[in-house]
Amino acid sequence: MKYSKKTISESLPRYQEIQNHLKSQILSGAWAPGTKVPSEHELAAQFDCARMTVSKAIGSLVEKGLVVRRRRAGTVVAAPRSQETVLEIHDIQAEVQASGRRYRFDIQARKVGKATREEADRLGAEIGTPVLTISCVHWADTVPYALEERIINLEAVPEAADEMFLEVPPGSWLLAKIPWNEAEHRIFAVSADIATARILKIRRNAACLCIERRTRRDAYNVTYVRLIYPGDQHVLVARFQTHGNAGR
Amino acid sequence: MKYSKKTISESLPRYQEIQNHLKSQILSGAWAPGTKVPSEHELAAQFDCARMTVSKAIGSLVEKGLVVRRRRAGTVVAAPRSQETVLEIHDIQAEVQASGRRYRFDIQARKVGKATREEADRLGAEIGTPVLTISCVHWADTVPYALEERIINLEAVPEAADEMFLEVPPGSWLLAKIPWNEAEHRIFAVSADIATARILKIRRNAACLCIERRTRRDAYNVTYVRLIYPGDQHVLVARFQTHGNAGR
DNA sequence: GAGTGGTCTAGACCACTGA
DNA sequence: CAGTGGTCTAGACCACTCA
Repeated sequence: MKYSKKTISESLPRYQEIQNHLKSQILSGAWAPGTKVPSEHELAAQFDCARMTVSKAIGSLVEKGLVVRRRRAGTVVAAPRSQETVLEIHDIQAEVQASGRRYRFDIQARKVGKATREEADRLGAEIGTPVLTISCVHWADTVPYALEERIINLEAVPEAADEMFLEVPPGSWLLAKIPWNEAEHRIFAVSADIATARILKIRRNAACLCIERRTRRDAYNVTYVRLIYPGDQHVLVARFQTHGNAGR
Repeated sequence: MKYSKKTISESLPRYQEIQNHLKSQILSGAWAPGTKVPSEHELAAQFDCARMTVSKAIGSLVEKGLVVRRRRAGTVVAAPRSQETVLEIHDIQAEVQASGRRYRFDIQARKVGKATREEADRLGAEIGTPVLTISCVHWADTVPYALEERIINLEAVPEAADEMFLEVPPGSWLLAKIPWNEAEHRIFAVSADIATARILKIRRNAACLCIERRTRRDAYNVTYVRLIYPGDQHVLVARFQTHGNAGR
């Protein structure tokens, strides 16, 4: 049979139909974890299509962690495992503007120097590495939105030494400047110390959400940043669909 | 040319070679965001393979968010955008035991009733829905690790009404009982109120990390849980590789 | 209208592995 | 060693969209 798309009322691609069929069996619980999925040949016959179309459908399910493929053993339904969620950490400017408020930022301090022990530790570099340290407040209308403390590795981004960040905040500047390929976030709660409380205009010891991010490029640490959001007003949202992940 | 795998010293699939080539151009910055990627036909000619092989390579890059495909316009390098990270929310028991401490839990309160306005709101159900509310403390050795406040929708899980959670903590029990397929997390900082402080044995107003999770099954809200971790001792870690995401 | 990606076919050979 | 998935081909038709 030559390829001819079903033009009659059908719009979903063939491989998605197959995928949906398998998905519904799995998510409904009809196929418990460990159940063997029909072989690709069987499915191809069943859906009257080429095996490659089936393969594409299953390949996508593998990425979603719904099934596991093994040669000879066939494809089996995966066991739901750790609860993995996708967390989007947005650009602060976009975040503020998305909430309908005016964005402004404010460089409090900016210093080129050699990394102290603590700075080197945070950045993940040698003591004495040339660094640019920046302290910056992000505003939403007239309310402090977040306090940013950043360390930039000047060995990785030498041009940062001459950048004054008058127009573009350091985060956005860096993002546009150097493509990074790995980031690690640490999220926790802290009580505001006196200095932080003053800058963010909050009570001393008020609970703050703190996000630390270390950004790497090919195992080369580019920048460390610590964002402190005042009070309980900042909420990170993470969503997760389908179900747990088995392959990793 | 018939298909014949290069058996000589080659091991990488063809489509991955192509993918790696494109990836390196993008991640190195040689192809800036917005740069047009050669058309699939061109790449097929260049790599001497079928267009579908190229298509598979590019399809994978789309999922990684490195490129965007548009008909007629062609494929272009995506702009790194929101920083999406994968956050693993572990089972508390596993978390405690992984840190080498002994795990124990402790049901403080357990009540079957009809959802109050606030409970209905949190769970995302109608007022008056039959619910089981549970308050539970998780311990690591002799230190309070987290306070769990949970609301279970008894319409979704009627058998929970008879469960006393003597052996298995509510979270694990539910996970094993009902397959869920959607979860939403909210993460923020709170100051401990008096009751919380007493239970967790911390200072009043101490900063706590709060994780709220609403779990759904087919748009049916199954359970709401609020986990409060004392002080700044609990850290969520999220990692992210390759780079930002544009398509979504 | 022409060029792009989106999808599909009906085969094929290969590598791996469980029976 | 036989069956499974992994990969690939050399076409094809379609839908979309930009020039």
